[in-house]
Amino acid sequence: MTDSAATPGKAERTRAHIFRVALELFEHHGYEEVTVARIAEAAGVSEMTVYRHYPSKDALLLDDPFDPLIVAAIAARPRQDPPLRRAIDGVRAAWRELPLEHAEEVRRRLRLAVAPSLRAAIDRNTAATEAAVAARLEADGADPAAARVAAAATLAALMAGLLHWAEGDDGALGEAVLAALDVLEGAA
Amino acid sequence: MTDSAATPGKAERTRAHIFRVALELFEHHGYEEVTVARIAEAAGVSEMTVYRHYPSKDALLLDDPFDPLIVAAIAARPRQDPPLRRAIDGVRAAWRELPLEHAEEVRRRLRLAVAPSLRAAIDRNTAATEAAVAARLEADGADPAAARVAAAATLAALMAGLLHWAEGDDGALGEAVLAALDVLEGAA
DNA sequence: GCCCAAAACGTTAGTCACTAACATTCTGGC
DNA sequence: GCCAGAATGTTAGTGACTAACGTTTTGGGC
Repeated sequence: MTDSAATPGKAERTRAHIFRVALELFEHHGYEEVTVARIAEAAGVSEMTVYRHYPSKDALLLDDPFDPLIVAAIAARPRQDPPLRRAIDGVRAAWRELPLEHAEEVRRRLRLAVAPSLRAAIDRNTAATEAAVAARLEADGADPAAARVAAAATLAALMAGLLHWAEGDDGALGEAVLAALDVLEGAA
Repeated sequence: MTDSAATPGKAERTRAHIFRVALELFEHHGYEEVTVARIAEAAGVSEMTVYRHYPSKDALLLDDPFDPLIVAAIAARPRQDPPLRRAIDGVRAAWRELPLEHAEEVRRRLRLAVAPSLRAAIDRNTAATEAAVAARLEADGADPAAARVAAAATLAALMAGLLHWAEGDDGALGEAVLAALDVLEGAA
């Protein structure tokens, strides 16, 4: 073998390469203008191969590794707290622990994601996290309906905060997220 | 003229006809299995005409006439209330005034809409309402970021309540919605 | 009833995301 | 160098959606 045990392997390398090429094309020409065929060509790969690594064009932009962190942070909150409280506090905690270099990648993607045509894709992506959060809350004894509502409302607030930040031109990303969660808490 | 002033006119009749035909096909065969070409054929109309009346296949299921009601109800809430409070109370008021025959149509559509493949379409549809609600709140003096978060969280809670109800098999739809809003209020 | 502009509709030809089936090349351990 | 299996390519297709342009239909004025 030419690689150590930690070496990515060809598939993983191809996947990462396609991702980098796609993100760059998106940033230069806009998401809509870049066809999958063009991504494939720029990556020196067939269109089919793109689809083998990413289930859809959206996934190239929204392949989000941070969702598990959120679920874990929520799970770490006191079980006796009501579901919405756990969700809010959990997201807050997860955000505080986000490494700065990851924040920069969030920034790049969000700038692209504000395109209205991507809104649905973002939400579909969020739906998976939402289901995971709701399942966690429910497993800890929360009422199923309340768990789903709490998960949906909290993640919606988070996304709204992120997107609003991305549409503006300045301000700290972290503060935007925390402010969004504060709004949610003002509901009583 | 052959119609009185209140008569729909041809375009409106065609639009309504396509809608009824489509909904019936969806209920019989499932959303995925029904192509737009098939809808057009069953409605005795060209595929192009379907697209002239509905911007997308999704819209045939999610063309929601209730969104303006929600916006209006929120606008009617006291302006001095914080945005999230206005949004919650507005949705609650709008729901209480929903005529029962409309509730039945909501029921039919939601049964279809629980299909995972439609989740993205639902969210895209919600996004339009969300923007309208946020614009309204902002126009009445709310902080832009807070307005967006309040709109997003409230509508997400509403949709979560509706979907959770639709996945179950019984229970009053109205109560499910009101319960969802109650969860949101428990955040303080 | 007739006329006519505008609205509504149809036809055609295309783009693009995405999928299935099958052939081909390449990788990595022996 | 060999070879099984992974990775990739090719081809051919489906279906949502759009643009351009021609045809029919509608409905108000005469």
